[in-house]
Formats: sequence, structure tokens, C-alpha cells
Amino acid sequence: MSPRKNAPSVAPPAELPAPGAPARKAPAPRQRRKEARPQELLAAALELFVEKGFAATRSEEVAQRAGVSKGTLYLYYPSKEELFKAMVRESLSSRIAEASVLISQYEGATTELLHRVMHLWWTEVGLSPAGGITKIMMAEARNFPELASFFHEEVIAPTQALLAQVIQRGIDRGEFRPVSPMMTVQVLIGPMLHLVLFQHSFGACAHLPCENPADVLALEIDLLLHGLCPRPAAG
Amino acid sequence: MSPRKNAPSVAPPAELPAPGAPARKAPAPRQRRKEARPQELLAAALELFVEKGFAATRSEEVAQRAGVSKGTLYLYYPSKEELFKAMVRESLSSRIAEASVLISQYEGATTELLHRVMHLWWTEVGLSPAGGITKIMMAEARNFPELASFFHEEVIAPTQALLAQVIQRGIDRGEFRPVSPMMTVQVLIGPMLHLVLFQHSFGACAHLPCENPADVLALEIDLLLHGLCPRPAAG
Amino acid sequence: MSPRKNAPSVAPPAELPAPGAPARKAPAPRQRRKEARPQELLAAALELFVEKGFAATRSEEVAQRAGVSKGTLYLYYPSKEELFKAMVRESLSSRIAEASVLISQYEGATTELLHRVMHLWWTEVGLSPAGGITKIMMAEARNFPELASFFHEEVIAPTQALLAQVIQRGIDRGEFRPVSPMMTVQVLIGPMLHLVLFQHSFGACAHLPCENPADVLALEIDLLLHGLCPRPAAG
Amino acid sequence: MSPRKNAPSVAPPAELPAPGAPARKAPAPRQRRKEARPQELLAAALELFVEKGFAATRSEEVAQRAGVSKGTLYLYYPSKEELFKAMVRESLSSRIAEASVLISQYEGATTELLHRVMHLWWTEVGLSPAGGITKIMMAEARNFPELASFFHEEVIAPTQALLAQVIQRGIDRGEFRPVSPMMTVQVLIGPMLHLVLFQHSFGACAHLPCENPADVLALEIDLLLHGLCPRPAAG
DNA sequence: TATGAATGAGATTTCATTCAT
DNA sequence: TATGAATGAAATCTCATTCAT
Repeated sequence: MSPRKNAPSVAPPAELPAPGAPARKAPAPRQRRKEARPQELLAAALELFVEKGFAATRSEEVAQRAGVSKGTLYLYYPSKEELFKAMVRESLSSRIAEASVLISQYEGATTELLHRVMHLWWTEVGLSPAGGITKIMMAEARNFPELASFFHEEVIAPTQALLAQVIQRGIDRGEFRPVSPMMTVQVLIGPMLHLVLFQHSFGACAHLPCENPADVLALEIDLLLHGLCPRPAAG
Repeated sequence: MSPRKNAPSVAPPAELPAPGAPARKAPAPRQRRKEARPQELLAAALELFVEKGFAATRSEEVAQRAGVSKGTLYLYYPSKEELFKAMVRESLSSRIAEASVLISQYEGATTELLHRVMHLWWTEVGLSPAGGITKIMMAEARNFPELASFFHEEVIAPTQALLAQVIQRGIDRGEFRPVSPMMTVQVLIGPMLHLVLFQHSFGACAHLPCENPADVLALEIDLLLHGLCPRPAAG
Repeated sequence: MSPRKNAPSVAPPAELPAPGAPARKAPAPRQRRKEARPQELLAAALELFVEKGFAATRSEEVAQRAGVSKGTLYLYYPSKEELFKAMVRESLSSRIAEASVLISQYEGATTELLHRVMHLWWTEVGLSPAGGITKIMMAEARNFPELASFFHEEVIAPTQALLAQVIQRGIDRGEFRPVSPMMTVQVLIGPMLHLVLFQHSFGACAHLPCENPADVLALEIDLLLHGLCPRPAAG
Repeated sequence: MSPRKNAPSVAPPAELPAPGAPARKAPAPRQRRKEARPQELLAAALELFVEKGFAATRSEEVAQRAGVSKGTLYLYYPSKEELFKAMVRESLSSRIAEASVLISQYEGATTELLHRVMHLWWTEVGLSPAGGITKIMMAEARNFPELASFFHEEVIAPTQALLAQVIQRGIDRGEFRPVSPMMTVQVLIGPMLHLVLFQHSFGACAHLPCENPADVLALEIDLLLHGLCPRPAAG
């Protein structure tokens, strides 16, 4: 702390607003809604982190967008890093849990299940800002190893496990060829992630015509399931 | 926040030459081959930009790794941004030209051509540091729109055009189903890019066992060509 | 710079009551004896100011240690500075008054009186946290001039006057050489203060073996009274 | 780094000075004297640290007083803490070495030697700003334990050892009574330190008449050597 | 051509104090 | 009377870029 803060500044300038002036607009209403704050901050953080990345986002900007002051942010999250983690948990961890339920209860064909899981992810994550989180994690992983570990543990590993489970189910039921589940998961995830990353990077730059992502996705699923080559004796 | 503060650089590579060693013996202490300078700077830039991203890379570090002083860097490239562009041209633009030649001269089956093009890209770009450039462009695109435009024009568009040409060739020759070439390109690129991005982000973090990228790639091509579902009457 | 950032607080004393323990059982959860509040705040302030200094002590910490909220502190003392003054009056001013009484009523030899006054100060002030107040005043005097004035007036001047009175008594009664009382006071105070300051600074740092303060003090008094040089004809 | 720094602000406001204006006074001559800088910075640091303490001194202020910018300070010393240490070494460690030489070469009476050592310290350290260093170390020791350790090792311990050596010499030669050297050192140091601390705290506050420090010091030495009590059979 | 000292805007985080409840 | 959420001015340290040599 600076002593200057305590030592009463020599003659505090009379704080009177110019008479007639609009009373200097009291700094802020200083609202108090403790319960809502975390959500608001997390939402602001999500938007900004996705837009600019972790390092390039100023914590003050997050606060501002949430409508509070810089100090208030630190009242709720002790550091930018913790804010980020909270945002990830809020945005992604919960979706993974939902998908897990869907999968374990599903009874139909695995092809159908795969379709649904991928569409679910696409609409719930890919199309929402949350999809951009992966983009920034990829970029900042090496600069913030602790964040990378956290993300792997909290998001990547569970997601891969879930999808591998679906593939395995298809193999067990004779619906799929006997491929390696974990590797196939990579192949499945790849284009979707690519689509999302593209949306959140170049796609956000008002640029050349991107293909319609939904169509690309449909094509991808079709190709992966049935191949690019025509079936020799496809009756 | 600067990443350097948070990310306690994974062991700064001992910059000291072994004592007694001839200090890496630059041809002449002050008069090194000036023609080599740009290449050295570009090589250093490539490594560092890929490792840490554009914003988080300090220009002094680039200079240092190239063995020159900070001022010298600015003698060759008027700003960090121009350095980046030069590095992209050096690392990627030339590879695209090479591929273009290969494709236009190829005479065999398109399936085979696709295999070769993708393997070429994988070994020449994917496995080299140059693969990481895309990672950082995705992350920084929105923060540095001019860089994004440049990259799209110089790299993305040409690459997509090239691959679309291959797909079209396959369709024309009856080897492929009549899909949309541009969309199929996205599907093709997706998993490869994903693989590369992963290698350059989480893969660089000493983490959980990544699948072997080459195997994943092979599987991907196989799946895309022949599908995940077994062929009904695959003689 | 805030010291808290640099000085990784020597193990924040676990603030949690032992689980299951009755949470220190304040008489009534909300309705504690209001009369005790000022004392509790003053006691907390004394401890913390001595430990960390005036500027480096956060007012919230004082409140916390006293078991109230930050706002409550400001209900009793309008600023950190006023809190400090109140704490000084509570801790030191009263002791000076006691000593004054002792001196004016004393009837024996002045040597003896001096012994007693000094021992009194040592046990009542030097050994108690109150001794540390002088340490912080010395350090912060120039940053908080108003506090310095206050302290000089309230503590330093009266103490010196009191001791000068004792010396004068010794001279008047032929027990002491005819020295300057005020200057001799400085000499007397010096080592005691030094001892106290040391205790509250380096002595609190778990360091090299400090000499036993009480022994040092005894030696000091002995030397000042009888000198370091042996008496030529000390029968 | 913030991208905003790199991304060329949308339309840099034309930097033209108002025509006729004095060309905006080029920021600073940007002098270059590398060799002199450390001394200048250390001198500024000494003054300010002594005046305001370690925590309350802003590093920018140090730079300013040395006539350089904030950034330049960090070019020479990587942190405020390191600046402080360098300043201590510059100001105190060298004096201790000098005194050591004086003592080991001295041949006369120990009484005389003690006089000279103490006067030396008084003029070289006590009267110079360097004397204030001890003041701040006492105040900040508990907030900056690492600094405290450093200071003890570098200054306190060597000083005490040196003085103890002198006392021992006096005892060995029969000039002093057989007292404990280390404890006597404390007694010797006490009032001198007190004098110095006082000078640098309350004494700097334009206050009540302080006694003349030199006189107090002389009296102290006289008393310690010959005692306050008159000699029974002194001539 | 090459250097590296110097600059200064800027980013995170802290904390005395206020005030709605 | 008591709370504790909210504010915002500071303080340390970083780094792209300039420019005297």
C-alpha cells in the first residue's frame, strides 16, 4: 500500500460539481446482486476469452462487460486463471454430463446414436460461444501449462472416453467394422473441431464465403459412415 | 497478462556455450554472411511463433535465437507483423506451389493421388514446425485481422482450391461419388488439421498418451474412402 | 508494492475452528457485548500494526481478527489513522502515567529508582506487543507526519521528561555526576529501545542466536552506572 | 502482451503538433551512459528507501530521481528487491570492510580504538543517508523475510563480530573488565543506533529540539567507559 | 550495417473507504 | 448497529519500437 493513499492529500480539491451541471453522474448505481454476479461474470468471460484468447483479454474488460468494476471481479475470482477455469466448468463440463446420460440410456442403432451425439454437440457447443474455448486452449496450451492440464482432464479426456464408448457399442453390435475406438474418435472429432475452430477464427472475420457448416457436417458423417468410394455392389 | 509470467518457461535452454568451446564459431565475429540473416531470422521466428503464438513471442527473443541484436531484426523487418508474414511466405507458400505441380502432372488413380497429396502435406507441413502456423493463426485471427486476411489469401484459399481440384478429378473419372468438392475438402482437411493442432498444443505438453498420429491419419483416409459401415455385398 | 505479494505470509494461521468445535462460541451469534468492541478492535490493531507496520496492515484484517466486519471497524474509528491513534493511547499513554506516579512517590536511592523504572518499562512495554509500536513509528514517521507529531507529543516527550527527572534527582542528591539530564536520557533509552526494536524485527525472524535481552539490559545498566573501565583504586 | 499494442490502432490520430507549437518537446534527450547508471540508480534508491521505506517507495520514483524512465530501472535491476540488495551492498558492505582493516592494524590503546571505530561509523554511516537503511530494515523485516535474512548476513553479523573483536582485545590487554563481548556489543550499538534511527524518523520531521547527536554520542561513550557513578577514590 | 540503452503505454492485482441493505 | 459488495486509484513489471553511436 502506498502511504499516499492514507496520508490525506494536501487539500482535497473541493468536490463540488459546477452548479447547474448534471451532478457528475454518480459513478455507478453500485447495484448489489451477489447471486447473479458469478453468472454474469462467467458469461462475459466466455465471450471475451473466445473472442480474443486468454492472454489478450484484459480482466478489466471482462468486468466492464459484466457491468461491474475491476475490483469486483477479483471479489469473485482470485485471478484471471481461476476465472477461466470457472468459465470452462460452467460452459463445458455440464454438457459432457448431459451427453453421458443420453448415451447410456440410448437403445436404438449405433449409427443413429452417433448422429445424435454429434448433432447435439454441434448445436449445444459448436454453435454456441462455448465452441471457441477449444480454439483458445489450443493456442495457449503451451504458454499456460497448468490451464492445459486442467482442460485436458476436465474436457478432453471425458469427451474422448464418451465417444469411444459409442464406437465400441457399434462394434460390439456388429454395426461397425472392428476399428480402434480411440483412434476413430480422433477421426470423428477432427472435422467437427475444425469446423468450430474455423467459425471462431477466420469465420468471424467477415471473409470469403465459408461453406455452410451444417452441410459440411452432414457430409462428413455420411462419408465417414459410408465412404467416399461408391459401393461395388451396392444393390 | 504476459504468459511469461505465468508459464514458467519450461527450462530456458542453456544459452551458454560449453566453456572453452569456440563460441559456436561464427565465421567472423562481426562480419557474418549477411545474405543468411533473413533465413536465420525467419527460422527463429517460425520456431518461436509456433511455440508461443504471435502476441506472446517477444521480438527480442526472435533476434536472440537468430544470434543478432534486437535492433538488427528491425533492420530487416519493419515490425513484428511483417516478420510474421515473411515467415509464412517462406514456410507455406512454397509448399503449396510444389503440391500444385504434383497434382497437375499426376496420371494415376485419384484415390492414389489423394493419398499422396495428404501424405505429402502431412510429412512436409504437418510434421514440421510449419504445421503450427495454422494453430496460431486460428487463435490470433480476430486480434490481428490484417494478418488473418493475409493468411487466408496466401494459404487457405490456394490449399482448398488445390484439393477441390483433386476431388473434382475423382468425380469426373467416376472414382468418387458426386459430392460437393469444396465441402468435401473441408471434411478432408478437418482431421488432418486437428491432428496437427493437437500435436502443437496439448501434444506438446507431456500429457496423456496421444494416439499415434500417423495411424490416425491412415485410418481417417481409409474411413473417408470406404466408410465405417461394412459393405453389404463386399464381394 | 504490497508486502503481501512478496512476503509469502509465514503460514496463514488456519482460521478454521477445529471441525466440530463450538466455533469459539461468541456469547451470542449476533448480539455480542457492544461495549467490548473497541477494546477488541484495539487489541487486534495493536497486534497487527506491530507485526506488519501501519501501511502494510489491511484494515479488513484488523476487523477480521477482532471478529467483526470491515464496515463495523469504520463505525468505531473513522479511518485507519484514527484507529492507530486510539491504539497508541490505549497501549502507551496509560503506562506513562503509572511510571510518573512511581517516580514522584519514590524515596530511596536514585540508582535503585533508575533500576526499577527501567525494569518496569522493560516488562510492561518492552516485552509486550506495545514495544513494537515504537518500531513502526520510526519507520512510518516520514510517510505519516501527522501520526509522527501525535506520537511525539503523546509518548516520546512525556517519557523523556520523566526520565530526565530521575537523572536530575540523582544529580541533586550527589549520586550522579553532573551530566546533562536530557542527553543522558537519550543514552539510557538507546539500548533499551534497540533491544526492543531488535526483538520486534530481526528477533521475530527465527534467526541467528540473539543474546538474551534481559542479560543485555542488566549489563547495560551496570556499565552505564559503573563504566567499562576498572576503577583505579576501587577499594 | 496485448494485441492492441500490435494491431495498429484504427487510424492513428495524426501526430502533428499544432502549427506554431514548440514541437512537443522531444520526450527526453535519451542520454546514454551505461557505466554511470547503476551508481545513479543506487544513489536515488538509497535516498528514497531511507526516506519512505522499502514498500512505500515506488520504483518509478527511484527511476525518476535518477533521471531515467521506469523501464530503464528494470534494465539494471530485475526487481525492487534486487535493487534494494544492490544498494545495501554499495552503501554498507564496503564500510564494514574498511573498518575491519582499521581494527586489525591498530596498535594503540583499546579505549582509543573503540572511540575511533565508533566515530568512524558515526561519521561514515550514521550521518550519511546510509544510516537510515537500518531503520527500514527493522520496520520491514517481518514483511520481507528474505530481505531480512540478506541484511542480517551481509551487515548485522559482520558488524557485531567486528566490535566483539575490539572488546575482546580490551579484555585481553587488561583494559576492560571481563564482560561478555557479544553482549557488550549490543550495549555499545544500542544508543548509536537509536540516535541514527531517531535522526531518520522523528528527527526528520521538523520537530521539538533534538539534543545534538554528536554530544549525546560523546556522553554515551564517556558513560560506558567510566560509568555514571562517581569513582569512590578517584584521585 | 549492427548494437543495445532507453522509453512509456499497459496489464494484473490490492485495498481504504463507502453505502445499500 | 452491523454487514460485506462495490469502487477505483495505485503499484510492479513487460515489451515493441526507436535512435545515438
